[in-house]
Formats: sequence, C-alpha cells, structure tokens
Amino acid sequence: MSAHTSRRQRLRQATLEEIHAAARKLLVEQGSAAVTVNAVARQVGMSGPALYHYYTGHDELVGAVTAGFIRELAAAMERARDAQAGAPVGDRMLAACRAMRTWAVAHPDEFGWIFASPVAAPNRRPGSVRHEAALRFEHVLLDLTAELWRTRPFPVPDPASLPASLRDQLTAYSAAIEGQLPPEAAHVFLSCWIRLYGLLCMEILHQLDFAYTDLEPVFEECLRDLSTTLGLDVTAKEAH
Amino acid sequence: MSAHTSRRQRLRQATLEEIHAAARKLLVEQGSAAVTVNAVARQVGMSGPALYHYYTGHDELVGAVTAGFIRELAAAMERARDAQAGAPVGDRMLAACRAMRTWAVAHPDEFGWIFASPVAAPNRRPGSVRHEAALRFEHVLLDLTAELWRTRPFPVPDPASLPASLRDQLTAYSAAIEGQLPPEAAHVFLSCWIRLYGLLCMEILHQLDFAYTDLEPVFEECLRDLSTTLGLDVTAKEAH
DNA sequence: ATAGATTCCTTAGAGGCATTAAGGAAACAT
DNA sequence: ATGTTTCCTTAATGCCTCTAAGGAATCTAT
Repeated sequence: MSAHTSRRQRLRQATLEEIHAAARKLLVEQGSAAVTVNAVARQVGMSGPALYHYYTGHDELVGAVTAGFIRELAAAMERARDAQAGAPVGDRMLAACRAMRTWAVAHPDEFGWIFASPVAAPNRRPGSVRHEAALRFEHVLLDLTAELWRTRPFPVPDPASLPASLRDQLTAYSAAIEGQLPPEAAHVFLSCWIRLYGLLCMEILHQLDFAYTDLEPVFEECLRDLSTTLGLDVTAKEAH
Repeated sequence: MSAHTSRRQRLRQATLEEIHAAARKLLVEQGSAAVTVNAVARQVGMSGPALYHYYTGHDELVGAVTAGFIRELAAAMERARDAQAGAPVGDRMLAACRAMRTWAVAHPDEFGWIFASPVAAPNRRPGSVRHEAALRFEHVLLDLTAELWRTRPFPVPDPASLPASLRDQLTAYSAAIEGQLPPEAAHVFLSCWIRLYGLLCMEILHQLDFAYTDLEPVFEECLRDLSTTLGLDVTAKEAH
C-alpha cells in the first residue's frame, strides 16, 4: 500500500505499537494516573527519556494512544455496520449503535479516556481542527443518518419553529458536514447523538451507578426511542 | 446553631475556607492539574506539608473541594426553586433545572470537576456510601418529581412492559429512595435525569463543540420535552 | 500562673515524574 | 570507510506527594 517502508521505519512502527500497548496496559491495570512517560518507558524496556524520540512529551503520547482507542471504537462500529451490508439502513444503524456500547462496556477505561481527552473534545476556536480519529468516529453514524435521510427521509421540525440562534448554528453545522443533512435534519441527528452518546458516557463514567447496575435495557429503550424519532419502525413495517 | 465553637475551631474553619478558595482559584485560573497540595499551600501562605494537618492527602483535598462545589450547585438549585415558592411544582422544577445549567455555565471548571470526581460517581460496591453532597444534589429534582407524582401523577409505562432486569433495578432504586416514587415513576424520573444531566455534561465538557456554540436553545428544547413527558404543559392549561 | 498536652507550622528528606542536555553506539548511505 | 542519522543511555533540574522530626504558640487543668 504505502511506499517502500525501510527496515528502520518498520522497527520504529513496531516500537510505537509496543508503546501503545504498554500505555494501554498501565491504563487498564492501574488507572489513568499510572500512564506516565517513565512508567510506559519502563514497561517497554527502555529508560525514561528514550520515549521522547517517539513523542514530544506526555500530552502527545496520551493523545496518540487516545486516538488509537477512538479508531478502534470506530472500527468496531464500522465492522458491525458492514456485517449487515444489504440490510435496511435502520438495521445497520442499530448494529453500529449497539457495537458502540458493546465496545464501551468491554473497554470502560479506554472509553473513559476518550471522553476525558481533549482529542475528542476540542474544536472550540475556529482555528482548531477536529482530530482525524474523532471525525471518523462521528461520521459512522452521521453517514448512516445521511443515507437514511436520502432514501427515506425522517420527520423534521419546521425550521421556522426553531429559535433563530439555533437555526444559525444548525446552518453552520450543515455546511460543516458539506450539506449531507439540511439544518432541520441535522437537528434531529444531533438530538439523537446527544441522547445516545450522553447515555453511554454517563453509564461508563459511573454517573448512573446510584440507580442502575446494568444499563443494557435502558440503552435498548433509548434505541427504540431513536428508532421512532427516525421513523425506523415504520420502515420495517412498510418494507413488507 | 452548633455547640460552643472554640476559638481554635473557628480559626481552623477559616483556614479550611481559605484552602478551598485557593484550590478553586488554581483550578479556575490554571486548570485542574495546577491544584496540587504544594501549590494550594503556597497560595494560602503556608508551606507544603502543613496542609496535611487539614487533609490526609491530595485525594481528600480534591474530594472536599469538589463536595463544596456540589453543595454550591445544589444550593443554587434550591434557591431558584424556593424563589418560586407557591408556584406549581412544574414551575419550581423548571426553575431548578435552569439554575443547574446557569451554575454550570457560570462555573464550567467546577462543574467539570464534579463530573470527573469520584465524589459524584462512586457507589459501585454495596459498601460504599453516596456522598452527602451528591445526595443533596440528586434530591433537589427527585423531591420535586416526587411532589409532582403525589399531586398530579404523570403518565408512566406499564410495569409489565418493562424487561424483568430493568424492573428489578427500578424496584431496588424505588426502595433506596424510600418509596418516594414507585418503580415505574422512578423510571420516568431517571429518564428525565439522564437526558437533562447528560446534555449538560456533554455541553460543559465540550463534547458538543463540534456542532454547537451555544446550547441554551437546545437545553430549553430538552426542558420542553421533559415538560411533556411529565405532563407539565397540561398542568399549566388545566390550572386555569 | 504554670506545667503538660494539643495544635499548627516549619525544615529535611525520600522517591517519583516531566523534561532537557550531552554523549555513545549501532545502522545506514555514499 | 566514513560521515550522518537514529536510538538509546546517563546526568541533572525542578516539580510533586508524602513522612519524619522538632519548634513555637495555644489551650487545659491544676
């Protein structure tokens, strides 16, 4: 695929992977505070400052590891989606959503890191660019929603009924995703995203432990809600 | 109010408040990583180890400061609620919800700490007890919902329609809140809580910056949704 | 009032972490 | 083979958490 990879580059790549694995091991086994430059270096068998030949510092190391997690999560969702290739968009969408929770539940520390990390969050200032991994993650469900919108549009609110400030923001976002969804449809997509991702974050970050021990049925109920919002139930029945 | 407070106790109390203020200042001005035992001590004008006479270590300091934030947030919500004393439950509830967001937006760093901190989260193991401050925070909306339930019950799902595992969890939670709400009503309350608190957390923790710059209208829309779920609109019309 | 106990604070480490600096050895390219 | 690049090492600085040991101020009880 890529151009000629020299022996040096291959070795470097292997070391990078070893570093990521070591950082992940420390995270999972001893918590996020244990992921220090020194500890990671020790784990891979080199001493301290050597790691600075791979990353400029602690922050960049953490960012790279986190980006890897996001890619893994996105890949899991894509795999689940593609396993349903040929099925109606709604089914592929539900498969991707369930894969998201399955991955998060299986890797809570990693998911927590994704949420806490600035890799997933930034984008405040106009200048800052969203990370490639975060974009890929976001686009799994966005693309499915856009496909749904094209093939079987879901109900949207009347733009005139939305507050002006919200309409402007939605118009900007609609442009940012290259018009894949018009503002009103983007609003529905974002509402769904907020409920789904919000629920998952609260579950994984233990904000709901005071009431629940197992959120699987709550998540499924949320999915049913979203299915209604997106008209997926109708699809299933009409499909006959 | 409390029994005789000696001069010593008053001084200690003043120092504790100074410590909290210093920690908060560091948090707001330089981020959470700047809140170290040494830096806080320096800020209050004593040197390092002196702080260990007030807290057993960094974790306890952070926990105490966070608990203070939670209390302040809960107090803001209670104040907003009580400012509407005499008004219908629904109005008091909306006031409390808006106060929650207002506080969070005004104090994003503090709110972020609340969310990230184990003070708000724990309760995993049977043994661990929920922190007094977290309980008080939770109870502001819980109590209002319970009052609403008593005076003007909102629609609830048929318990038989819920998955058994969910029903059991809700029954346990209903018992944990001393039957203030039956399981089905607790389910509605928790759904509302998840949507409201989840949205706020995602906003404050910058998980929605990729699409929105101002979430006030989104929050208001969420409140309208919840009002419908809880039958508050009906209340307003019938009240005439 | 005064002697003992308590409380608050200090300085002195030990041990860890992030990071920079300086240099050695191996691998590569010419 | 020779010079360059790459990878790694050992100092060394300055921060952090936290323990230990002791001094001074304050309170208690006689």
